[in-house]
Amino acid sequence: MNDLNFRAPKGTRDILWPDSERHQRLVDIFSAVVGEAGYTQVITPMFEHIEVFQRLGDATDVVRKEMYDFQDKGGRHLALRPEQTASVVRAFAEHRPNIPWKVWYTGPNFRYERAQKGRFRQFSQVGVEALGTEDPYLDVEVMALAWRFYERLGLSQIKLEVNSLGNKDDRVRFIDTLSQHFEKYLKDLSEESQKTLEANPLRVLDSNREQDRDLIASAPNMIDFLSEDAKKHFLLVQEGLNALDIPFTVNSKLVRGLDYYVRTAFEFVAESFDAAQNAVGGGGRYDGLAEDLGGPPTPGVGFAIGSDRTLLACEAEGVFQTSESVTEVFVVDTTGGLAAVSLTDQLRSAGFKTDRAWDNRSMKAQMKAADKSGALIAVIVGEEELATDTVTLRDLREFTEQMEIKKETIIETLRKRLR
RNA sequence: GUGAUCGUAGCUCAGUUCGGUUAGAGCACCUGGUUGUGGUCCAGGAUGUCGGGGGUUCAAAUCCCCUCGGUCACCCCA
Repeated sequence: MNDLNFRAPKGTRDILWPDSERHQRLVDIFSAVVGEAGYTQVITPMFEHIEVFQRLGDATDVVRKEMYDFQDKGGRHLALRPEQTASVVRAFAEHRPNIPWKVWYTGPNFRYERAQKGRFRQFSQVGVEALGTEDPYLDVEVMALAWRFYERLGLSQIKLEVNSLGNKDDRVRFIDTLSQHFEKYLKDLSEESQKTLEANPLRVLDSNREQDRDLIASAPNMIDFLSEDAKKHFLLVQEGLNALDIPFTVNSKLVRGLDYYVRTAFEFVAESFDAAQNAVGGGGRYDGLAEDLGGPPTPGVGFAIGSDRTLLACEAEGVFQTSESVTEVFVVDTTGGLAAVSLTDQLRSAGFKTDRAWDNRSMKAQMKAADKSGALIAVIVGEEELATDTVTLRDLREFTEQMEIKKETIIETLRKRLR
């Protein structure tokens, strides 16, 4: 086994082909889906002044205990981003682009946590943020984008849950009543939830513990605390989803881990995926955040989708698994290798995915390498071909006869065979 | 941060209960099966500080302690 210091750090991993290709294609598909809706890409730094993330809320574990923070040589207190919404909204506040500002992003985020299935210390997300309007149909657009994205990957066992957390005032009133409810039965609550209650009562609703189940079921319902305004917003969101035939369930217990959400909150759960971490995406509205980050009061809505988890869900459903061969043509050269040098270059320039064997190995070894490469056709150059200015083509996938052709006709011939 | 479980060749694993000859298998890899031809078959070959450190013992992959890492769950979240 390798020396400890030469292993990927705890909670991180190397992603090799073909997984690396799936990650890349996932981003390609995402960018296509959101591009069709007018979202442009924004690339923000992977680290920020720590204050940017602290605006996400002191009660959230993500900033309280999971952040990778450090001092740089200039004495600045920085942190690797644990998510990208804060960075994107910071960028909005800094540059004041025209609204509505509709953007998408991708890239790694960092959280200091214990790894488990679908959870890593460095994990990758794709997401969108749309700032500048309160229109409930924008909430619908955002949710629909995520939905269509899952569809395009081939996923069918994704469940959308939505809730409204109300306006800020509604939230305060609800949290008040909720706290009273739990405090009344404090001794029945699990020890962990008692602690959560102190820090952030809303989150008690998120507890998975058996012991808390009954108390959570009998807890007051957020829906009953919505102001007229928030109620109307929520209804229009649901109408919009219905109009698009996107199935969803209202889950009044759905609370998001990040404190900035108001009104719409939603989560995508992969039902195919038997792990505790089965939320593959989530988001909501964050109308106060731009102001908190030094911008003008601007409403916003967005989501983040976990790439790693989404790919795990794909695996569980058996979709999005294809990984095409990276080679079409394989050059075998038994004359020393120089012929292969120019031939591969020529074929690559003509647009064929071309590879070759190295180290001047035996014909047999080179043919084995050609087969393993997944190539469809081997182009063979031996002493004979070299002398007559020809090459031999051999089909590696069908048992057809091989043929010897003039070297200058090779591109034309390969086009006919492969295109 | 808490708990459970695991760590032997590149990969999947056997061997660990009751310590004892040069630590094994399959896959993958390399060479060959006559002098230029892959995918099947056959023959041969290379490969391990048995995660790391310490201890017990005549003797440790095997027992004990510490540590690092993986996996899963709690927590939290994507």
